[in-house]
Amino acid sequence: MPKKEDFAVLYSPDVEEAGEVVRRALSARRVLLITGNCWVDYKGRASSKLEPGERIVVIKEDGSVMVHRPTGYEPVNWQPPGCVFQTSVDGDVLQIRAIRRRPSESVSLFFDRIFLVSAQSLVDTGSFSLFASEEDMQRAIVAEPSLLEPDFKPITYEKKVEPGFIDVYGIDGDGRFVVVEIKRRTAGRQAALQLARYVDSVKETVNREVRGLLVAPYLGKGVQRLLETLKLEFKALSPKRCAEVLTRSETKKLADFFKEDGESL
Amino acid sequence: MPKKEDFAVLYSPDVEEAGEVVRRALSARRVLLITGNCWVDYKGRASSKLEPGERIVVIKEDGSVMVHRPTGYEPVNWQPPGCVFQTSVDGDVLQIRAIRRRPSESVSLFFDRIFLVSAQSLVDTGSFSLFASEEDMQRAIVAEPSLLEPDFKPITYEKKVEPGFIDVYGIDGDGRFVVVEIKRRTAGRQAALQLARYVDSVKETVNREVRGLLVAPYLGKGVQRLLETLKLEFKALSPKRCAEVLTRSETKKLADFFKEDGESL
DNA sequence: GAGTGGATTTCGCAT
DNA sequence: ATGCGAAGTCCACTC
Repeated sequence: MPKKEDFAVLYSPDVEEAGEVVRRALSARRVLLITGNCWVDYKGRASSKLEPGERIVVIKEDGSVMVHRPTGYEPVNWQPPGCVFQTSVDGDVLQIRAIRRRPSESVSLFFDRIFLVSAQSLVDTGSFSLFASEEDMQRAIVAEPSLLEPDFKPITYEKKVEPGFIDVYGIDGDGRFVVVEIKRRTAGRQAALQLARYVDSVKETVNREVRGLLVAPYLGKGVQRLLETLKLEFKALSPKRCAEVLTRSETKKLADFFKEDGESL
Repeated sequence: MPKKEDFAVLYSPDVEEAGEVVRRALSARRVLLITGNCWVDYKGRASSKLEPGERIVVIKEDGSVMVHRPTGYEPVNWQPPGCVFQTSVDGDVLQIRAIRRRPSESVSLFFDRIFLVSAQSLVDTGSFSLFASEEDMQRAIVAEPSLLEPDFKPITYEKKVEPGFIDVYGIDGDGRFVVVEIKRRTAGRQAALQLARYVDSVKETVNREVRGLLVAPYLGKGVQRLLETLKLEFKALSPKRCAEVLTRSETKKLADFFKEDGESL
């Protein structure tokens, strides 16, 4: 339970009272929740104007700001972490200005009615883990190359070539180089074209056959034909499958570790 | 001021009480704010696990969900609009499950302590306008082609060619075709390569000289050289300048409108 | 419904 | 600092 001095809630305060809570919360780096009638001006990389309406404003202890309408996943206005704030009460209007440098931009919030204002100190040390990202797929392929084909041997990953980075680079059972491009969801034209550029780039530097292998759970509509045109290949592989392999692989590694059988990679 | 029955706030309720507020708010499609100690499981396109900590949860009337840690712009877990909810109290734990189809995924929230729960009906009809997006730049160039060069004449915009869409397509003072690629911020390699593909694509269909013009506020580090290699050109143009031009243009349009001098485009 | 590309993208990582 | 690509991206739009 939060201590009394760490916790403030007011309903239907006048803007003066709300302003005090806001000011104290900002200087004490507490999380602020405000609901009320507000309008917003933004100037910076672009400009925007939000006409009055009832919204939710969240200001976090790291100086990030979100203005949420009653619907929609995304905030209508926001500011990333690192803002400095100016708070003022002008007549019946509470103004909160959030400013950041680099890029230079500011969001100004104006409230004429406030339903709820709350300041809290939240303690959050819990860890967050995400499974089945593209990076997981990459790691799974390096850990278990047979996911792609029987005799595939990875050489490097994140190999730098002119247009960018090759996800995984290896050699197949017949000694041909293989450029692997990984997508964690349906692979579109762009993925195929990107892979084509990588393959071309590698072909210019080595004097050996180079295959391009697109790895993704599915192919987009016209992409099959595009792959044929570009002489590229496709291997279906889902992030989920990779996550399973990784789990087994990690488990195995752990087992190996405890057997003191520490072979690396 | 919201009516009494549209507004509920409890601090430090037990999970039973909180559960009731949550249940009622979800069925009445109200906006829910919850702060407390919680943990989260997500399964769907990927999987994630968030260990216990003190967080802010926002559930909107359209069935979107955001779980915010005390820092960071982005929610650590979320669900886009359209979820259906299951609420239950199991011992001392309040569980809220948000499920959506297509893609099939679910987020499960578990609370064992609740600091604040609030349900509100928010009315928000205010309009939102954004200025100087990439689309604005496109419109500005079409409205005022001299932004690019004196005798440029736009022919079409969003012209479909094989790799995608050409932002603006026109003809210059010497009768050469011009393919224009617009970026609202520093243009990188990818923009240059994309433009190159478009130019190639157009060259295959017309029997005339084709120029490629990259329009952006700045060029990325190696991009100047890449442009030279690819025989492409660059024109510096800021979103801000476009916004100004647009404003003038809109103003002019308005003036024209009132003069009943309705020339289109 | 799938495909495509933008975003005040944000975020993280590498140079 | 800048650059580059991923993201459970989300979102709007076209086909």
